[in-house]
Amino acid sequence: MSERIADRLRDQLEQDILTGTYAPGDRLDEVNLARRFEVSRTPIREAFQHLAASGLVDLKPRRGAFVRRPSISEIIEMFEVMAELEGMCGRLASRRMTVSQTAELNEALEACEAACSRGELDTYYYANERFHFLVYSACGNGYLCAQATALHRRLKPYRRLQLRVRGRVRRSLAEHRAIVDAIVNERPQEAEAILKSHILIQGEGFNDLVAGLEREKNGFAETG
Amino acid sequence: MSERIADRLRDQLEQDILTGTYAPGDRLDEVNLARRFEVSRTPIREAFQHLAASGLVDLKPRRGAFVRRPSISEIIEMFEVMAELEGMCGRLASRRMTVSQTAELNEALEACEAACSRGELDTYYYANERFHFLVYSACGNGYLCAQATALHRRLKPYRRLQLRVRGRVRRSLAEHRAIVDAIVNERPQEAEAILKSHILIQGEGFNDLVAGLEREKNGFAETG
DNA sequence: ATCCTGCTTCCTGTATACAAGAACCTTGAC
DNA sequence: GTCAAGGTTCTTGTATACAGGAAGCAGGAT
Repeated sequence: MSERIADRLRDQLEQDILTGTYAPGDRLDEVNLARRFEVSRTPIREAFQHLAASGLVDLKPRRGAFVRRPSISEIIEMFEVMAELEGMCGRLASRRMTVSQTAELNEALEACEAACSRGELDTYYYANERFHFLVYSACGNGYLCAQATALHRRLKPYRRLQLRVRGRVRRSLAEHRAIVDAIVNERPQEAEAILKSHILIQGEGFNDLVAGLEREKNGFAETG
Repeated sequence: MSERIADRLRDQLEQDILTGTYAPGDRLDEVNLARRFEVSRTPIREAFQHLAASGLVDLKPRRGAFVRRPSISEIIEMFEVMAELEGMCGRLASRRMTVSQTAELNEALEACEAACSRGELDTYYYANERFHFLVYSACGNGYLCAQATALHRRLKPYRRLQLRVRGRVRRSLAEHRAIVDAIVNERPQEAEAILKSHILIQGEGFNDLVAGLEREKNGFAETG
């Protein structure tokens, strides 16, 4: 309850940016936000610093805070790094995973399967997220886990688009099964390779993503 | 000249922490620093936020800012990630590097060789740094380049210790030659593998690093 | 003697005040 | 009518004021 105001604001603003309440390019007005949250500008500014650190806003000196609009190529670059980190997590996890973590991973996989068979896209989305976070934390490298988790969060809004692609969920699920198989049977190279391509969404999947992004961008432009 | 005070403070404090002026575990007193820099607490606190974001200080609520003392296992974890990122940079660079970047890399390699043959450790250190930064920027992925550069900077104080190990410079140089060879002759897998192990300093080199860290830690304790 | 408790003091977190720079509007000139 | 220059207003960056929690110390109880 004694949580700092600035921390609460950071979480709230992050949420608002990721969900699109504030669109890319928008300027975040300190005074307006201070009024809206009924606090002074000080914690608002502090929250801005955090958001800038995680790359969500651009802090232009004497100009203010602007919601960042990563270019498509930037997003692709981030996915490329995400693929490498995920692959690394999988490789390490297949060597270092504990018994209880294996059980959790299987549980998460089953949750994915259940959501898929029921056709519940949102449920699948969260089960999928849990699955990946489990792989991160199973890698046995706290720093890597933190980095992977942060980047995953950063890519959240774009990752969502992937699932809208026809047949993506079913293919994603099949890959999850292969990943678990490789990890629990200690085939690190294979776990790494599958996770990498799982993220990279090569071929047509990738183009679908780009197309989705363009559509999203236009949508933003209309509302903005 | 119209640089923000907070930015200047951040750079200064970062310098002071990395060079050991403030030792790990030290508490950074807002009021003292404000007096020392002849500014108010506001920009000091802003600088703290930045330092916390880059992992240099720990911001404990209602307690203050403390210089982080990464545990040895944390440092090892960071090196493990660094190795992966460097390997990725090399792999991508071997496919994407431009002609002018190749020339620059060869130049940097020659600078390393010159420094090594003259036995100038400090010169080698900087030539080595330039070499690695060139690989990062040659990877063609701006996000990756930024992440690798940031982590490299973060590991700077520990990386320095590696070079003190007997014979490390000569071996490092040989690896550099092999890296350039693999990159310019477009053997991405090889470039990745060599760079990875180049960072990981396997075997005895690794133990030497840990020993050096322990010595450094004790040194800090004595001065503090 | 040691530990607990309450007080005091100090420091952080937040609010507010102030100064300087940027944007915008108006007005005048071409 | 358009463009530029100057001033006005608004916003950010920094300083200061204030409030609440944390650490340290003293005094009493066991």
